[in-house]
Formats: sequence, structure tokens, C-alpha cells
Amino acid sequence: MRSQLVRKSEKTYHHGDLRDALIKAALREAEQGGAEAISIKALAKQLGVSQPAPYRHFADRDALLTAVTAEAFRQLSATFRAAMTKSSKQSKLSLLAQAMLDFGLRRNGIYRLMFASRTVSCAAKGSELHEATRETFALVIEALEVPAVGFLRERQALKIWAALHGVVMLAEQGLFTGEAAHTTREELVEDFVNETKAALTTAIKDARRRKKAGA
Amino acid sequence: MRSQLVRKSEKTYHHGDLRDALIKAALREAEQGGAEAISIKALAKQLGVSQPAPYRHFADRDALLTAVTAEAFRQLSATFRAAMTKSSKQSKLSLLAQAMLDFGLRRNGIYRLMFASRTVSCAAKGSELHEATRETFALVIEALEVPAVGFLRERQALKIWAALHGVVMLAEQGLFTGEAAHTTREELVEDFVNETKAALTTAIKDARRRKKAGA
DNA sequence: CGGTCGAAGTTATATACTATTACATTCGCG
DNA sequence: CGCGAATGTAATAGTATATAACTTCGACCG
Repeated sequence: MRSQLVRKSEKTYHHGDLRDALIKAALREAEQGGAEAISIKALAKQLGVSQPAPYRHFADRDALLTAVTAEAFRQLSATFRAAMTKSSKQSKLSLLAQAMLDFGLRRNGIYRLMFASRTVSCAAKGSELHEATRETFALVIEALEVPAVGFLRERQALKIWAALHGVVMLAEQGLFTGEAAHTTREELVEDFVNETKAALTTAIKDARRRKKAGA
Repeated sequence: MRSQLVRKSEKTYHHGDLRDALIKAALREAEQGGAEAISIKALAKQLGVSQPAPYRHFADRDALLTAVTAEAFRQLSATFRAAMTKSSKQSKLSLLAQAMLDFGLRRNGIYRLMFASRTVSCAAKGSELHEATRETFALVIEALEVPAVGFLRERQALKIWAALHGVVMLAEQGLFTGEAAHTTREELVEDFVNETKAALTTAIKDARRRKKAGA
């Protein structure tokens, strides 16, 4: 009964897709309890394989966590893309920002896993995880909806990214329920979004002015 | 030899100050590896007591982590106070912001522990940890150097707090070494500080104008 | 076809950590 | 001085990571 749900066929010696199944199951576990909720042993049992089987696919627990984090970033990217393409009166940046906040709060265990930083910062340049985070950040840049204006665009993307991340973290800690309950997370996010827009438009004007003066 | 460094007297049955020693030693461990580096067993060995001894002072590992986190927040508060009282041409807010960034990067394992959020968000209203975080946040409000202007002050404090936290997290992940290496963390922090100041002064002007109109 | 090699899985086991229970020692207070 | 609470110890159960040695299965090659 259990193996029907879990394995492709009834009683195969080989699981067939264990690596992928592990990542998906681990994501499910992390959804609630974060990285600490991911246990190799528990996952193996859940998937109907012996306890050391996962080690055929991941060198150690950290390797699994890294793969899970990469998958989570890809899911965040997908969420961003979905939010930005949905037709709306709101700007792409605003939509992305809301999607970020929503993802961070709804899937807070996973979000915490993603930004546990020990994992992310150790990601090598060409690694799966590194690519996944790069892509997510690229979407933030895209959301700014400005043509190439030198490194200023990257800078504004970094700023809004940092701000959004900060809001999510504080929200998770319940900082909006205490002395500052009257300020909602959404308000704060919208504030940051508007400041970013303002900074961008003035920067673009500046650039045009300089161009004209130079010509 | 070891117990000389570790215990108050040579060979006492009672350690004399185990609770405090545990917190300090745990902080030392977390300095590098974050919360995961804190092991009850290892700490006990380090301090020259038996392995279950710590359980006389903390119900479980989580309770120790909570106490360590509270201590870390008190240290952050002390750092803020020191930074703000040092005479300088810079504003209090700027000094606090720099201190935050510095603390987050230099003591990054501890910083991560502090904002692991599962710990913080579970802190009861009157708990040691809750008080410690409240005090830290109060210093952020103080750094704004504005008189009471309703809840607007709390809101600006929340904003700068979130932004600073975001920058620290991203910095720890090495996001400033990749595609955006030209933007320094310090620049970003200063940006956020200036935006906060600007928002505050216009808000204060607005308030005065309204007052005048009302009178 | 049949053999063999490597990938993927299994059982058994070593090691490390958390936590509990029952017992021992010491401190401090009446 | 003696007794109880606080603090420490020894022994042990339970759970997790990880490795080693063996087994099964499928794919490819002669």
C-alpha cells in the first residue's frame, strides 16, 4: 500500500527515481520545520528504501540540503515569473515584491532553509545552487523594467532584494505583531518598492541630462 | 591544567557557575559555525563537567540556544550604545547602521543564530529573549533622533531595521562579490540611512504643517 | 545469448548527540 | 548539626549520520 504511492512499481529492488524523490520529500518536510526537519533516515523510511540508500545519491546531509535549496530557488523564480506575467495594473516590481513576501510567509520553513546562508555562500561558481540563485536575482533586475543603465540597475536590484528579505525575516519573527502592529508588512514592502521606483526615475533623468550635456 | 582555565577552583564537585559558563562557551562555538556548532556534549567536556550536567540548567538544547540568543542581543545592544555615544560627525543612525553591518559580518555565526527566527518568534512576551530584542529595537528608534511623532517613528525604525538586516544577510551570502561587486555593502547601508533621514524630515515637516493648519 | 561490470540498494555496524533515570555530593539555612 | 534543595555523576535508552561489505539488477559487449 505504501510503496504504491511512493515507488513507481510494486516491488522493484531499484527505486528508479530516488534522487528526485528525496529532494521533493525533503522539500515537503522543510515546509514546516525548516532545514532541521530534514532527516535522511526519516526520508528513507517514507520512500520505502533502506536508511543508507540516500547516500548513493548524496555524499552527506549537506549535499541533500544544497540540492533542496537549489530546487527551492527555482520554485521561487517560477513564482516570480508567474506573478510578473499576470496582467495587472500594478508594476512588475510591485508584483514581484508581493510574491516574495507571500512566498516567504506561506512557505516559511523553506524560505529559512534557502537563506540559511551557510549553504548558499558555500556554493561554487558553476554549481546548480549558484545558477539557481543567479537566475532568481536576474528576475529582480528584470522587474525593475529599466533599460541598461550601467551598474545602477544592479545596485537598485540589490537594494530592493535586501529590503524585501529583511521585511520577510522580521515578519517571520512576529515583529509586526508587537509595538508596530499598525504598520503592515504590505505597507512596508510597498514603501520600499516606491522608493526604488523613485530612485530609478531620477537616476535615469540624471543619465539623460548628462548625456545631453556631453553631446 | 584544563580545569584551571575552566573551573573556578581546582577540583570542586560543583562548578559554581556552570549556567553562565555554558552560555559563554556556546557563544564562542557559535561564533564560527552558528547554532549547529553548539553541542551540549562538547560544551560539557570543554568545561570539565559530565555530559548531562548542563541539563540541570537548561531543559533542553533549545533552552540553551534561547539563552545564548538573548545574550547575543544584549551584546548587540551594547555595541549599538557604544557606537552611538562615540563622538563623531556622523549621525547616530549612521553609526548604528555601520555597527550593525560590522556585527553581522564579523560575528556572522552568532548573527545567524540570533535571527534563526524559530527561536526568536517563539519567545514569550515577558521572556528574557523577548526583552533583549525589545531593547535592541528601542535603540534603533533612539538612533532616529526624532521626538515622538506618533507611530511614524516605529515605522521608520522597522524599515531601516529590515533593510539593514537584509543587507547583512545578502553580504553573508557573498552577493556583493558576484555581479554587483562595484556596489559595496557600506554604500548600500548609507543609502538606506539617507532615505530614512529624508523620509523622517519630510514627515516632520508635514506634521508641523498640519498642526499649523489645524491651529 | 550469456557473462560481467557498474549503479543502486541492503544489512550490519561504528560513532555522535540528546535526553532521562537513579544515585552521589555539596551548599546553605534553620 | 543536620536536612533538604541544588548541582553533579554514572548508566543507559533512543535517534541520527555515516561507512563497510555484501546483493541485486540492468545494460552493454563480445
